[in-house]
Amino acid sequence: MGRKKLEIKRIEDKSARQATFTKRRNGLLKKAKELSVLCDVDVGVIIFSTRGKFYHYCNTSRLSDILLQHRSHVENGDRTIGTDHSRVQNSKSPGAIKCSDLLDIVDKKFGKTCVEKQLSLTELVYLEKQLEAALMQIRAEKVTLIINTLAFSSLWSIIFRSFCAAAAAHCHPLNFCG
Amino acid sequence: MGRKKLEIKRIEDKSARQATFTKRRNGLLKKAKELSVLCDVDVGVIIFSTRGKFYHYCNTSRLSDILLQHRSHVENGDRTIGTDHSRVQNSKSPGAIKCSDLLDIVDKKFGKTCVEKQLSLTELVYLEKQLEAALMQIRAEKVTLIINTLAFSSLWSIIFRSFCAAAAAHCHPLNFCG
DNA sequence: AACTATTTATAAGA
DNA sequence: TTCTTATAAATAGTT
Repeated sequence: MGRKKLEIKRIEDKSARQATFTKRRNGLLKKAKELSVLCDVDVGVIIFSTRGKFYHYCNTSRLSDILLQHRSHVENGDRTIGTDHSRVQNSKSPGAIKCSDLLDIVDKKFGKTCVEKQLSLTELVYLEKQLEAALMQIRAEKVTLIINTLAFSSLWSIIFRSFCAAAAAHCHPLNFCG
Repeated sequence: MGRKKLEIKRIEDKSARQATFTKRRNGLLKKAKELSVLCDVDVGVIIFSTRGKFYHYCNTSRLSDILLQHRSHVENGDRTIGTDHSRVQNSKSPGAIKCSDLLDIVDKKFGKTCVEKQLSLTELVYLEKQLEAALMQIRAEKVTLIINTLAFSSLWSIIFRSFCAAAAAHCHPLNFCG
């Protein structure tokens, strides 16, 4: 769907790959949403970029509520867990630095000019703070991944329960579900 | 993308909804696969139809080595963790069921004949074992995600150390690395 | 971040 | 249902 037909294999050019990733990621998430709305079905999409950034769509609000709630919980150092998740998502607090932002900074500082360029004390302290913030975000993301995986394993328990329900019609349920 | 512009809201006509579901489901899974190949990222898609039928796509090949190693580690009650992962990968041991295999079985049992078909005790016990194996796999995957995330956070410590090394050339290192 | 030539997906119809 | 086709939508390469 573009100027030329694109062969479906890894795009070797880094910037082209990044551009395509952004476009197609948005496209995939949009299509997931449309499918769930049009056909009234449950859809979940998860995408991990190579930098470890995590994108997802999930139309079962329960799961995303838990995810967002937990993330804000970690970011704010506990206590007030509000229900207004959009506010948390859009906040521009100093601690809410994105990994991608940080990586851009690292790229700029340690890109091709790594050897020549000297860092000032101010720059170092600034970067140190950003690294600390990033570490917090990484830890929060780790917890998110764990929660996500637990949610997936509870998906299996849903399937398992449906087996049990089917079995209950013909066999003693305790044999399978007890 | 059709004869008319379609408003994104639940399609009320049942057969039209089913037709759209089939087309868009295939489209979404195709696009997920393309994204993962073109951009070399990990993508997962899960879809539950209203009938409870389950469709999915997931490219976890990069993690499969670690997963299989971990699983064999758990299965064999520890000790010899070989480095020949390909051997483990190709083994046909009873516990080495793939998620996709299991899902095929689930599809066959609970597809369109969900209501009519009765499951025998033997079938149920067999499926129960397979579900247990799948649960083990899911748990192993959880551990992998944790490991993966920890690896990512130690990546930051490497970056941080490289900052320190750069700083050491001009400033007292203890100010930044102590 | 926008643009636009093309390809791709798909809504409706056969 | 499966195939066809007109049209909408996505997006590759470009700026």
